[in-house]
Amino acid sequence: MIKHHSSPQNIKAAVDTCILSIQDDELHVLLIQMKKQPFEGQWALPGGLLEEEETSEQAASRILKESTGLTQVYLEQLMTFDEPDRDPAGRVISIAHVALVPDEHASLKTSEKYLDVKWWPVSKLPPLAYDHKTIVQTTLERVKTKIQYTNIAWSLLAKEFTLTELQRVYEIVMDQDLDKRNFRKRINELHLIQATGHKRSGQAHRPAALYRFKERKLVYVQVV
Amino acid sequence: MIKHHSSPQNIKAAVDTCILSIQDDELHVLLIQMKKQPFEGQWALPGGLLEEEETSEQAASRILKESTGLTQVYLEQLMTFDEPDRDPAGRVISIAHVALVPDEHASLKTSEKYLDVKWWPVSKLPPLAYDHKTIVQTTLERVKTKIQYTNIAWSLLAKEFTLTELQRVYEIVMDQDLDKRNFRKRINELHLIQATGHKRSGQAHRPAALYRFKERKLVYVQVV
DNA sequence: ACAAAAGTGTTGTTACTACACCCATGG
DNA sequence: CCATGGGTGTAGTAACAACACTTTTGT
Repeated sequence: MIKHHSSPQNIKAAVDTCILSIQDDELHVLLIQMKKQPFEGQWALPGGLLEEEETSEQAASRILKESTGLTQVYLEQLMTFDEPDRDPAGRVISIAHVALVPDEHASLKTSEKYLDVKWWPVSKLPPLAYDHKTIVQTTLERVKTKIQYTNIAWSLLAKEFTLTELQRVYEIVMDQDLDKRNFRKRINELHLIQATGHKRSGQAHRPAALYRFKERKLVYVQVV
Repeated sequence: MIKHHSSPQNIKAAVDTCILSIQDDELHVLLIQMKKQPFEGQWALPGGLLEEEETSEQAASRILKESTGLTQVYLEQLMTFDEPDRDPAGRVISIAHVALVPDEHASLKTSEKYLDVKWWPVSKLPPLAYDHKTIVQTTLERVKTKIQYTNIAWSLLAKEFTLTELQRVYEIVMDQDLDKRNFRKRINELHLIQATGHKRSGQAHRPAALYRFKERKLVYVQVV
């Protein structure tokens, strides 16, 4: 029920996007370094005000494209952060989103909107503006639980990957080692992936078979 | 990152609250019948615009108090619904919340804001205004999964309850029958509840022992 | 005495965990 | 031929599912 008679509401709606990727065997978050006063030099999640005719998901998608150039990635709404004093410049609520992107596409788009755009390992984040530290923490919890009962691991991998790479995605996100044989047995039972017939050679050891996900969209399955 | 230079944003932020309760052995949602044109007579979730100095959770709590008189209940943010055309009167995003209330407190507060306020069984809902049907569905999914890995069942029960009543909460929310002995064994192992020493007598059968939850706040445990 | 729900254990089956060696390649 | 990660099976254990009768009360 909406009150249409109330005095004009002075609240703005923004979207912040927490973009995660695995690089160098570690989870990384994409952060931008702010240009605008009084936040100049501070690191923050990429975001922006919601525009009149877009959904928050479209806004998150737009922000993702602006900062990474990526378009087809996993994206979901996280939650809305709405503490009245979260932005010192006025009342702004943030409809936070999570994006998961594969390493191969993790190149960054330079932009004149920001001083810098950079991947940061989640274990060594700089101080963040606003309540963005909370948003990152909430994102990590969400992804950690969701990787256990869905196939979202596809979103962090290239189209073709080895079983060891897949296992590392789980281990890195869950921050927990897994048994190689048990993991492979489980993955095999679930029929989520299929062998491509290709092999990854060129390294000084036996080449690994390459696999792909049958579906690169959200499927609910108990993996771990 | 917020753009502070943009032209004034014409988006309003509202909060809708999906209040659930178990009555007559079935899940019910609290709906209000709208007074205002052009929605007169339509049923909807109770809600209202977010006020300047309150969080969305405080707004949900306020709405809950207005429609039921309840103050101390389980409340959590569901998600934000932000389709541009979800409200024909203008751009209004809804930060939807879920509230779970026990049957004993499910009496309703009359209000001059609405034509009527009523509990509806989730299996027989009337047509709902806006996107409120989606909000109710999303709520039901959330509660159904969350009751399986937390102790939120406490929020749907009176302070004292029998084991059969507790089991029925799980069965009704999950829409699935459970085995009595296995359920009791599991509940017993988890140490979530304790016997009060009281008994529920007055019925034409053996009186059931009454229990209470040790903690009436969110605890993560795999129950089912 | 009868109806109605409360209360209570065991057993077979399935799923999970722990664990070690050979293989294929590049250098 | 050596170093490196790839690839594979089994056995013991723990968790889960299925199942039926006795007890206590009110009428």
